[in-house]
Amino acid sequence: MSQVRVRFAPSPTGFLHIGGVRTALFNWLFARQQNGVFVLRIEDTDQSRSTDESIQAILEGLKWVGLDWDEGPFRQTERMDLYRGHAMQLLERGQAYWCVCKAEELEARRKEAEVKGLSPKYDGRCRDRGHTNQAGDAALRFKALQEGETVVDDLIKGKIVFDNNGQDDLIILRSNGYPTYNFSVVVDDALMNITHVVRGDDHLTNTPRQVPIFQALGFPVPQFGHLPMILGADKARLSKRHGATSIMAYKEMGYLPDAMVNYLVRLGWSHRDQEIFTRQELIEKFSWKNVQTSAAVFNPEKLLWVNAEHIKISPPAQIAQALVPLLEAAGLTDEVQTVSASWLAQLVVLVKERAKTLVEMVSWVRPYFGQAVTFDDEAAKTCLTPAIAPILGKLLTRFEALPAFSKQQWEEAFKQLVEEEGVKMGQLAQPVRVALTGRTASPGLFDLMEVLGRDRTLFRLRQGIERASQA
RNA sequence: GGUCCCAUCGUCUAGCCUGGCCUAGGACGGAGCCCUCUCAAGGCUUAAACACGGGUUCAAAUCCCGUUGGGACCA
Repeated sequence: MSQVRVRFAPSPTGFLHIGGVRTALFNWLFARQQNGVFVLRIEDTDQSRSTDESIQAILEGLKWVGLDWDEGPFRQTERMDLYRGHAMQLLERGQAYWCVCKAEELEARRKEAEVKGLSPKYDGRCRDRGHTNQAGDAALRFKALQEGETVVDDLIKGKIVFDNNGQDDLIILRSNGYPTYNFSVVVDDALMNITHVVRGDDHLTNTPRQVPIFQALGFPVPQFGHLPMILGADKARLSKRHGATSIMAYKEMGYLPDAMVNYLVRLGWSHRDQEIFTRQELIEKFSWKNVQTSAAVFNPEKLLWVNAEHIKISPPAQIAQALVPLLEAAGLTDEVQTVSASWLAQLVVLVKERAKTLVEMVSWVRPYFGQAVTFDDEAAKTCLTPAIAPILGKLLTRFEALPAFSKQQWEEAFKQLVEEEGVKMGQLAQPVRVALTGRTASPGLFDLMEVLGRDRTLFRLRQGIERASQA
């Protein structure tokens, strides 16, 4: 068995979108599982639409989701000679011919055929005329097979039979000397020794056009696999209209690469009832057999849930690391520098059950930086009342009497006071929570005291008492 | 128009190949309850689907044919 070689071949005509990432992902998973090679090829022959910024965006996106490639990126515009050379080979062997039909003529004949109820394909007028390209404005057409069948045994869809009779004599070199999509793809896939061509469903009908070209060129035909499309909530193909479709937009929104990968693979692939997978698990468990044949609707809510699950299972230190740039962007640059990595990881543990994204996590984590607390006015108003100030004072005294912070001891002291005062737990807990975090919602009181440390806990308690007395 | 693909809860899906274990399972989201110092998380319960019609068979979500509906490509 020869080594598996797969590729991802995007056109650089915009950012890297969700659908592209998923196509890349299936290829990458298969390559990693089979110890194969993942090739990145940029299909930039359409120069009017291709941009360097797009190429950068694609590379950036792939890097962010962690889909590393082994070869490339190759650019088709740097391989023009190869396409032309192979086109000439076909011409020499009589498997291609120059066509001098003009665009307007073709259009007219196509319309005529349509009116007569015939198929609008090229009528083969130049097929056996032996034209040359003297004027330099002829297009080169491939002599398509006219009888028999082209059978594609798709990795995902199974056996598909196409009647060669319906195939057109495709242009492989335009009159401007540029190769067409179907031709450059074949030459590249062949020359790069791609063993498995896995791409979107939209290329399924390109396959019977490409297979005869492989054969005419004398190359082995690779295996094909066609992935179902991703649709928006309206069941239309995913596009800009559906909001965030650039993969980098998800980075901005605080999604984890592992969560994106998990969600995107599960959208069209399954392993019984399992929902959450680590990257390594996906590599091990992936198989074409379990890839879905029908299109799937992209569901942001489930993605959010998957992200939350990954925040829970990822190593806290790793989350902390990913969080740092976001904290800096939120204006906490100085504060972040003064804390240790292990404290940051401890902080992540404190809030990771609550944050579904890193962006949410930033807001959860904010109150734990700095000495003083910033009160939410509404929270302070309802919880830090003059009536509670004396009890908070007693609590402060008892805490101060304890030399070092100990979760059990402080909790004991707290509960004892609650009992003595004859109040409910919540009646004291909420004011303390607001004093310590400035908000009414937070992790467990004693857990957050631990992260805050003795000094800051006492400091903020005093601050809270002050605020309560003034109210 | 031609060719091809697809069809299970609102959504992602299991089951389909190798018919019976399916009074169709799981997950997201929804509803309700529990837990609880708040918010989450978690636990439990619940509503919700085999597109339709024919066949084959003792038996069909599962096999076959057709219909309908979606989609892709070609232009």
